[in-house]
Amino acid sequence: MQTTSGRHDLELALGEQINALVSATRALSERSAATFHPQLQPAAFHIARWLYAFGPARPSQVAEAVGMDRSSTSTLIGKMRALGLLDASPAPEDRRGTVVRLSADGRDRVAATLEERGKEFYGRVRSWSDDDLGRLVALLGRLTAERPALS
Amino acid sequence: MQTTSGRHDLELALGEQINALVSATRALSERSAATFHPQLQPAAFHIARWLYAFGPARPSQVAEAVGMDRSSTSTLIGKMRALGLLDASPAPEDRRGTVVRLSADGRDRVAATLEERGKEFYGRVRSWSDDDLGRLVALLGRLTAERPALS
DNA sequence: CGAAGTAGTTTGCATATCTCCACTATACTG
DNA sequence: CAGTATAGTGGAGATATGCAAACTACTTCG
Repeated sequence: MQTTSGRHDLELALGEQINALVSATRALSERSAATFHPQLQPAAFHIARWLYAFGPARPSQVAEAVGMDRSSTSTLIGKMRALGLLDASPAPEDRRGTVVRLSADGRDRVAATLEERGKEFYGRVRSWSDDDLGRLVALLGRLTAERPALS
Repeated sequence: MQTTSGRHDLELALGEQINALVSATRALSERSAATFHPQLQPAAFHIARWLYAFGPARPSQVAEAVGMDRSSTSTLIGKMRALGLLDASPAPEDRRGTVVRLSADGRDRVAATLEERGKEFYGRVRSWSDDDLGRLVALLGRLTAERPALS
């Protein structure tokens, strides 16, 4: 069964499992987004949590990565900077660009939001062994280790 | 009780990995949604793929599960039924309600969209062993086995 | 039986986001 | 240099979605 078609089936199965996970978390994500910061639109949370997961980046990278247009991204980044959630510094190699990163406060807020949301998820793994849970975390870590290679 | 702190760290790590995965897939999801069906809004794809992952359900369950309100859900379900992507049947135990399920065409379209999107993801697991990939699929399956218990 | 509650639909309105476009500042190319 | 391309910002109008309320059909409870 270690054939090419088995491999393809495995990849399809991975796609379906990722789909299930994303579907299952979508409601929570949207609700978290709404409560991330009272003065911000939901999409701001998508930007913040991408920066939390993948680190500092240029606004256009962020826009591409989260699937928003540059205009909205720019506006939201501006608001988050005004609220002290993000810091921006000029890009070292290209003075047209900037690099945005979460501030300490921004990181704390994302972490708090994720943990709050995660509570509704922890019940599912309550019966898991530490080994299985650790394995899943490690494998997901490998899966998301690289920044998305977007089209 | 002292072992719970390691456990809690594991759970936090799981939350962060899920966050990374959801963040990484968000752009792809949004783009897939736009191309799922030319005459449908993006959110229709969220409904369709939830049904694909978790099977037939009542409209209100769907709305709750994907984090949309009942009115938008109802409208989108109506459009998808008109396009033949969904079938609806009266709920067996409560004639106020209905149960919606993907039609064969709807299932095919979701599968095609997922596979198309997945291609951009498969590159990441190309170097993985079948064992590791199978393990991840199995663990994700356990994680998403139950329908979301929403609050 | 009647009253109250629930599932689903529909409508009107508010808001968030997208699309396109223009503009500035900087980078690259010939 | 001059001309073109790119990063980021901002605006105007269009669309998608959320929210609240009304309405029908059905269920449940007293």
